[in-house]
Amino acid sequence: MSIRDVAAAADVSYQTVSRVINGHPSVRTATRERVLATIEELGFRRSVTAHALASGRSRSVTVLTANTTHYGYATILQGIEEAARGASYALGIGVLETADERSVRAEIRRAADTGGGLIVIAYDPAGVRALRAVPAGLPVVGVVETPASPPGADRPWVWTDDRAAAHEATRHLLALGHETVHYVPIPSSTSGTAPRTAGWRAALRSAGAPEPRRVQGGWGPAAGHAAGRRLAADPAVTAILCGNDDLALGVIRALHEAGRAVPGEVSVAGFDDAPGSAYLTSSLTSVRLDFAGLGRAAFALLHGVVEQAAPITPHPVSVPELVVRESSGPPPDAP
Amino acid sequence: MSIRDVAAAADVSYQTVSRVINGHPSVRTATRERVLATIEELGFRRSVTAHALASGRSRSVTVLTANTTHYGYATILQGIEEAARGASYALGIGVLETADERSVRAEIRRAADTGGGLIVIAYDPAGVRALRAVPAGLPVVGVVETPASPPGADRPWVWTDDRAAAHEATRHLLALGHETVHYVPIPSSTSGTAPRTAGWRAALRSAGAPEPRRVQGGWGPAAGHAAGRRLAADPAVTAILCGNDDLALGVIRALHEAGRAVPGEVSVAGFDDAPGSAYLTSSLTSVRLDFAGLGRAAFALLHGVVEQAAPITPHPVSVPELVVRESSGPPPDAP
DNA sequence: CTGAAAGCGCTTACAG
DNA sequence: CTGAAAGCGCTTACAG
Repeated sequence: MSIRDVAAAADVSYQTVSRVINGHPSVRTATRERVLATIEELGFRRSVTAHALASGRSRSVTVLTANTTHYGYATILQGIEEAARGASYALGIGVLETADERSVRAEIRRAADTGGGLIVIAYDPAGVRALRAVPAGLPVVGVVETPASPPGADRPWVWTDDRAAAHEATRHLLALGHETVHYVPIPSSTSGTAPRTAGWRAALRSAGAPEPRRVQGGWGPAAGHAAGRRLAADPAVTAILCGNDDLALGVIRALHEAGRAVPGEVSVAGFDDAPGSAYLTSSLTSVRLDFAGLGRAAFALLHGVVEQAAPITPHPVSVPELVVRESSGPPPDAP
Repeated sequence: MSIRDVAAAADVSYQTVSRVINGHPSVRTATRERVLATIEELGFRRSVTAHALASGRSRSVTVLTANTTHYGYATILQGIEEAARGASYALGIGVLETADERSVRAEIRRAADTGGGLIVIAYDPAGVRALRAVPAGLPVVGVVETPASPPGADRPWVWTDDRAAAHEATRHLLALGHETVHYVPIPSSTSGTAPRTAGWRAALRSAGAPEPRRVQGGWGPAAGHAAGRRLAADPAVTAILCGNDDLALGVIRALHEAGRAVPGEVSVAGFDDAPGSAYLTSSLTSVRLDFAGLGRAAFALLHGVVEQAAPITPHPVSVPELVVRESSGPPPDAP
């Protein structure tokens, strides 16, 4: 069924039907209502394909991401979907399987083929590379780590201030009396210093705490476990900050296996406040980041870019909040 | 840039370009190569929109699901994405916010508007309702719980045998010497008996174990925690099977708070084998389900339906595997 | 093996 | 306020 069928049934030309479904003002009220009634009656739905081809606009957004299952990524996706659905935008997903330049470009092409806007999650090398490689002219929004310097208005980016969050978590542990805080990082997205690392380091420095040797990190509990084993072997370690809650899970497990009590002997704090973290034994002190809000903000920004409505300002979306639970406490030798 | 530009540059008609990009056989090799070279040189990409409009086919699939972040859902999604990308299909997502009939139908319409196939994850009332409400003629594949009876060939469904999995997990606990096994269910998707519940019950029955009173379940750790508190209060409880690992997390936490040791006093087993489960303290005995494989199978089936190639047979995708870890052991009074 | 015509279902100026 | 024409970039028969 096409607008011609509707036109015939409503006894108008198909252009008038087009005007009605596009909310064009210059249609007599009586005509509009007749057409609307006919559309309802016939169950007509405009072909999004034909609309996209004829108009050159597509009301769709594709998310480019290296991962769809990790808590942060999945929740950003959820926020984007929510906002997209609210705006009647179709949502597509393209996964960046590797950070390889060729395959990243291939994924961008595939995403661009859909004709809609792009949201790139740039938390890892693949995402960072993708965000850089998007050709000019394509509407794109980046979900990024805290930038080192404020990005220009030509960079529609959103982020949560994870540098400040790492700073706060580190300060929390130091304030409990720990001499210093070890850090198990998530993989850095670029060659520079990751914001979480930077925040942790800054907090140590301003407290005059010595900066411990770097630890090898990762994304999941297995990496946390490996890091935890090494840290557990060092009796001087009394406080560990982890780049995410999955790492913290593995670290706590390793400490437990080594017979070191949490938080009695070692305090642990995570990052993200994943849904399970409050139910771990011991429940995990963590920094809550509003990933869903971040996703919604990313879509809102893209929507602004595409419809050229609002002026675009890159901005942090929310202030992360430290949630103190059982896993952090004073060091063993505290008074 | 269109096929006309390519045609002009290659000095052929645009129909010939169309033939070349569609792999039509009747093109002279020399012509084909010239056109291909021109396409490469100009960086031409066929408009998917125009292709879809003209051909009526769209090489895309939309996943309809009530959730995108829970481990099972997210991993199925990941499997579908992988397979779709491999087949050069675009992947869309539509979330069923409520199980309300009106909004479910609205989501189906939105998904159908894209012109591609549908995969519906029917693990919950919203998904089940959506799968039922898809109008005939639309290519659709269902990812379902183990069906009570084998579905007909007109129902392209995939599933893992979670009934057998629940049976096996229950038998494992009984074999350790427990008198019976309590079950904390995930919400059932329909009014009938859920397959996990059925498998658990069948195992109890065939072992002659008494069936305990039903426990209120849910999806997340909070629900597990609530259920766990109630179960912890009953000293007769020595073994608990949970409908997923998140529930188990909450249950273990509640047992811990009540001072009941796992597995010393109470054994706990989960379902899904989520990535963190092996790193919990105690590490969780769980049933591993191949959700990614399920997603890939769902896409393969849809691909078959859309291209009308393979004959469609609904089928279970893989055999779940029980992973025994620390959280399950003999009951306290065992010899 | 290759070209000319019609059409997919819309939108976008252009008339009136 | 409403209609007739051209076009978006392809595909699908139909000729030759």
